[in-house]
Amino acid sequence: MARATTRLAALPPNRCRDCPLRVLPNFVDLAPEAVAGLQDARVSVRHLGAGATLYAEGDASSEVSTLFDGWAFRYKTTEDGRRQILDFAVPGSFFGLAEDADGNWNHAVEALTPVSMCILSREKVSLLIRTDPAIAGFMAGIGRSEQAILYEHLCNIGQRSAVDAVAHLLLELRFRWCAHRPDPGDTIHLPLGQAHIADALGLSHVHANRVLMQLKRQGLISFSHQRLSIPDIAAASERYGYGPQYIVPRPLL
Amino acid sequence: MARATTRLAALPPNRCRDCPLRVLPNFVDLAPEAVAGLQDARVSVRHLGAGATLYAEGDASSEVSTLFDGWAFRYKTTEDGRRQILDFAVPGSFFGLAEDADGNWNHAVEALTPVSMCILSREKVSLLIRTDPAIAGFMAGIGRSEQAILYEHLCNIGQRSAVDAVAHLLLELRFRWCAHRPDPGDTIHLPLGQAHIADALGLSHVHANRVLMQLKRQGLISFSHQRLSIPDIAAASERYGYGPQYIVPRPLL
DNA sequence: CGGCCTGTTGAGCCGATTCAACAGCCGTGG
DNA sequence: CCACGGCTGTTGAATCGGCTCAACAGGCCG
Repeated sequence: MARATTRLAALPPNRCRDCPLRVLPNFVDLAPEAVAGLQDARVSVRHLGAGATLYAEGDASSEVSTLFDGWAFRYKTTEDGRRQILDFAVPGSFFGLAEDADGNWNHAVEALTPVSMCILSREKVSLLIRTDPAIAGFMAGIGRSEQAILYEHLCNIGQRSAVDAVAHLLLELRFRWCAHRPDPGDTIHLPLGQAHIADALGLSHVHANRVLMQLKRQGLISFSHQRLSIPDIAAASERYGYGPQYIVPRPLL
Repeated sequence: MARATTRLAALPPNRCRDCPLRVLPNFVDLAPEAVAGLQDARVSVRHLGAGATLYAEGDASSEVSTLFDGWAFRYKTTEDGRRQILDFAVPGSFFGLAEDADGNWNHAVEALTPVSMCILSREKVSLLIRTDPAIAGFMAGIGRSEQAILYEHLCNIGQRSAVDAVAHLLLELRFRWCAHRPDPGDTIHLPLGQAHIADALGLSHVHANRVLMQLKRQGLISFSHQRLSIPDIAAASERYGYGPQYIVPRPLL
């Protein structure tokens, strides 16, 4: 299923302490000693093409990892084969707090672009959690920041109209993506298809298309050919009732 | 809004190490030294009636707490005044990993029955997280177990039909409630109204009613007058595609 | 007794779905 | 080189699940 890598994802440095993500403002940073512990737990770097499965539902859970570059998404498949996208992952996202009762992955992760990941030994990270309060506290903080986003997704799917929900999702993704780079202006590259938006919000892909057309007609948000354009973010947030307060600075493992 | 307390919730013991929850099988337990640290962070016990607001959205976040007895639920209110129930809380549930960008509560919590809570100093717990890996690891574990439940709720709302979603929710609540007591037989007391089910699943309360009637007619699950009856859990799980693997033993703070 | 809250039922409507056809793009293979 | 199939996106038509509005029943409390 993994297509050939057309564009290479950036490679992380060999030493965690040189990680360029670590200095970005939306990440809470880790004490140098804790970074050294992490470095020790680090196993390898992995590079996968767009469409690749990073983790499958039910996989044995022998490693954890951090997304260094690229986009991915988490999803679950229901009994009848439908797909619910749970969240989108951006650089800095952590994969590993997701074991079910049998110790396996409770959801799957798939790459949207070529990605590079820093792989860590689950065993060593578990040990760090038990011995290094900085690391353990980070895990808690990661859980907390992801939870806030999940809460918002629940509101999106449960309570909002399809138009508002799509607008919220696109605004959220813009905020989260731009949190770790200088303001890129009106338009960003957002490597999703309409089917991803549909599956994230519980809509049919046909209806997701109609909603996107409607948003474009309303003039505040347009998304096509993987280009998300929001010329006036304040106006769009106002119009669709969006507020980004729930996005908190995340610990970067 | 808080009605008078008609039935008293049970009171926790003065010493955390004597906590009767701590010995129940679905809780991961804490080392005695860590329990001693918790004891030190403990401020008081609070007792509230059914309908009381434990925490309001936007409240300053100066304490954290554990639900010792009773039922409660977490919710968010959307811009247009609708309510999304995020999760239900049972004894052992933790309140406190929910700060928004301003450090305030990002959701509200309301009691369904009389409740008693063990209140802890946020400051002291934060310190414990930074110094005691056992406590910090517990926080991470709490986040992880709650996240698994949220994932399932997303699937419920996003992908499943109303009938399946209600069935899943009721089965989940039965599993979670019965995880910490001896098997109570076919019928349990579930202190929800139909409006709670509706708001948890993004349904109108009229439709929630019709779905409950339909479930009763199908003969496997019935819920009325706060009595949930599932005579044959295996058959109901099979019929509605439910599996409880995502419910993992939770750390009890 | 009357008010209020929860639950129940009917009627009509609307948002979203399904099914279907088609257009454009891209990569593959003849 | 063009022909083809596959994938994503677009649009129309018909259908349906769930919503809104509305009326009413029962229980509980003042």
